Amino acid sequence: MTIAEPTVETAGRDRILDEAASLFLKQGYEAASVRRIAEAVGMQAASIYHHFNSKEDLLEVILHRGLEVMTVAFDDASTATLGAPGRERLAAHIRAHLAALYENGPYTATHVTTFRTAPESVRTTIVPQRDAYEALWTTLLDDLVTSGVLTPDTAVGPARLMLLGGMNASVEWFDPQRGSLDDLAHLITRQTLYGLSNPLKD
Amino acid sequence: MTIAEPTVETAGRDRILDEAASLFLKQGYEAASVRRIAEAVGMQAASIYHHFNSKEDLLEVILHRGLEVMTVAFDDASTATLGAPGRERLAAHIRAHLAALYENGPYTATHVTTFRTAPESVRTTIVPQRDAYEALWTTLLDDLVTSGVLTPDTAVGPARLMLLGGMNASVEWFDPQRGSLDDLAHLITRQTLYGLSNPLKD
DNA sequence: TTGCCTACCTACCGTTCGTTAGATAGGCTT
DNA sequence: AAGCCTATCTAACGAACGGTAGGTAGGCAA
Repeated sequence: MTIAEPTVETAGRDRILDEAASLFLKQGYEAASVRRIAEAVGMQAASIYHHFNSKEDLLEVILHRGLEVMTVAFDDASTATLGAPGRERLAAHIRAHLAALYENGPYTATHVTTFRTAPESVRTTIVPQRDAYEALWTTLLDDLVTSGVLTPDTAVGPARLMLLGGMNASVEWFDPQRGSLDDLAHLITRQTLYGLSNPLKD
Repeated sequence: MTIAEPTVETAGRDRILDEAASLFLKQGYEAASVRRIAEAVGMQAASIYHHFNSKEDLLEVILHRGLEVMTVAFDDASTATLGAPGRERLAAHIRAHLAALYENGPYTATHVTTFRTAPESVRTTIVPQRDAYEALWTTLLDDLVTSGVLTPDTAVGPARLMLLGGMNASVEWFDPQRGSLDDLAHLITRQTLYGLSNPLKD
């Protein structure tokens, strides 16, 4: 995925997006004022409005980008594991979603933490794209059920929600500076597939 | 006046807490203004300050109560399953945590959605109590590992975070009006213990 | 009956909010 | 050199914010 190189004419805009996303992530959308965002960038609040029509607009672009990062990561994982065994494909997509959360800027993390309380007009705009991302996962899990990798009685809808919810919830406790993302991905993959139960004690 | 009412001196205060928690849950702490909370209760904004010292104070009481609801639910589940098989105990505690989220007012749900972005002073005050609740889960999971119900190589810390994270994440999609809480509890218990993998295809 | 206390009210404070208007400085195009 | 465009600035607007001061009505206790 190509997050645009800061070209001369977009550097200011991207700086604003970066700082705004970080502040939305840390403090929430309402608590992060336009003035504080501007201060983090190193400009005046009014200058933000040269690049964005409103604060809601700014949030919308950030949520959109977060979703784009996720989607690109998913598609990359799909092409990288074409024809691979089902469990490998699942592992790759879990790892890809976590990488979107922790390795490609604050956009995806901001998306998952901010979407629920975003202004309704923003949410409405984002929803279709969000549904599209969830549909990718539904298709993947459907495939895995059909090919017998997952139990035939898997309720794909709830399973998808729990898997994504579990991964997203990790933003509350996982620190990519201290923990290994591969370890986290492996842990989640393993727990999702096999659970915690002791197979020896049935 | 034949209807049993809350005591005179706490009715107003509890009404405020209920409405504030609901608004914090729906819109977030910053977005829910004192004036809107007061309007929902049916009083003037200034009257809130007869019952609470500040808006932060209000949030602190709500987060505290949310944690209390969880803790009581956990303890009830513990006493109800004393001596029961390990998997039953786990199931009961999962069901109890979900009941705290969905069946005992908006306090617990508000806690899990609001804590991360709460003002730092509030978070600092709440943290010890929060650690105590997590310690209850650590003890439970440790017991289950020791007694052989969970695999001996279970990493209890991450397992606890993922289980709680997964349950809490359900507030983003689970609607207790439409879905059965028992079904949800069963689903999470089953997926936590056994995963999604098809045991026939090994 | 007097006096106090609780639970609210009206009125208002200073601050911060998102946002707009208009100016300016520097670079690119012609 | 002239003109324009981009990115920023200063200054300010009205609205909403959290919070305070002081008043009042009604119940309860002496």
